[in-house]
Amino acid sequence: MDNFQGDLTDVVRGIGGHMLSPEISSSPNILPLPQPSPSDLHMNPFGDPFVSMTDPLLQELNAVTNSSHFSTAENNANNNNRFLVPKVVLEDDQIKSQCSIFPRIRISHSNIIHESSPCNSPAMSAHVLAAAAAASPRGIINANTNSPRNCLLVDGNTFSSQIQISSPRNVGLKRRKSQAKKVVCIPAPAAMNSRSSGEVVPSDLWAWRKYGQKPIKGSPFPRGYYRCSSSKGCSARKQVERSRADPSMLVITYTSEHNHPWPIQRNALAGSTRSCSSNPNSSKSSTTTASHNGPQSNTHLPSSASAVKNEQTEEDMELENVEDDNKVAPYRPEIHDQHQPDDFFADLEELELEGDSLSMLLSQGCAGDLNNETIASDGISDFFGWTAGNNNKDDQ
DNA sequence: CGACTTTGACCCGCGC
DNA sequence: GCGCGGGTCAAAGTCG
Repeated sequence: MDNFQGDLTDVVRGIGGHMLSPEISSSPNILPLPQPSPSDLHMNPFGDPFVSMTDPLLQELNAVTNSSHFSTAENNANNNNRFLVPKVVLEDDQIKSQCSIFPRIRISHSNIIHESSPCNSPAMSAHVLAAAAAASPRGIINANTNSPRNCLLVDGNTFSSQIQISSPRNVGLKRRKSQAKKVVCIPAPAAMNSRSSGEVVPSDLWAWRKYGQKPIKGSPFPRGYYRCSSSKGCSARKQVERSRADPSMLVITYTSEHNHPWPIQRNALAGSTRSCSSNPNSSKSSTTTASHNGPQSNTHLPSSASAVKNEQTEEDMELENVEDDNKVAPYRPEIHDQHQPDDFFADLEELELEGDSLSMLLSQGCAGDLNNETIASDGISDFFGWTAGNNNKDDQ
């Protein structure tokens, strides 16, 4: 059995001790999760992964679930959109948690997390949302923002709106049935991220290497197959495809577990430097890894506000002038990876101010029905670090 | 040179 | 057992 590391499965695991109900724990699709230790829950997200194997996202989520700013809410089972009350509700397992960082997260009885108010930590909130969604017994997270200010902008990308994560049990995947899977549906910034194949490839903190692509019956969009390249022996995989129901949505399916610690430094990841050529439209440029793993990259979250803002300005301009040409809001390792979370948050706030217009442009409603099986997230796309096509656009 | 993407072929699970 | 469709492999080519 693989070591539990990373991705949404990690999220589940990390939260598992707090959130997973017996029902979930016993699910054949979800591996039993060890109870996280207190140190795991509170360590620096970028602390020594060997000290704590907990995924930073999980830690954030754990922080959320333990924060005093949240309290159990009632009557939320049917709310699909906004919750103005800064509380987190985990009804299925009667978990009452609080978070000072993500005062708007809510997990409903149906396992839907709603986000409706400005968050001090956009990026991390998205992390948390995703994590929470993954951890949610039925795996649904829905984070909505109805205000431009709620559009979280990170590194030129919108980080807002809706997140839905489905649990493995709802996934239609039949093969490799013994594998735990998590499905995430996020808005695909097609105009920004489309590759030559039309595929949009989000990235996360792990390094991923594409090993295949297949046309999927019934869908005009191909499915890309990625495996973790952070460690040779890692069995973690993910599939990326556009939703056939809503091409603007990107469906990411995470499979298996990382068997290695959460990468501290991006440049330590295998093969992460393949980034786009000077031509942002280059079909060769790509993906998840590349975006994070520039030569200078470290793994830390973004915090260089000025740099980000500059980038955003460029992005904004480009967005206005270019559509559907493989443009991608680049993940900028030099920006994302150099700073401490605190700085990151502060910078993000600045970022938000400057990024409102872009956020408006980029934010997409995922309001469409996702059958409670997928995750819709504007913001998470940023979190995952959209990279396809132009992750190194700044190289131009 | 190493790591990446692309892509056709092969493998495997499932339904008929 | 066969066919379909999804998932993986691996060679070839690209890029920094």
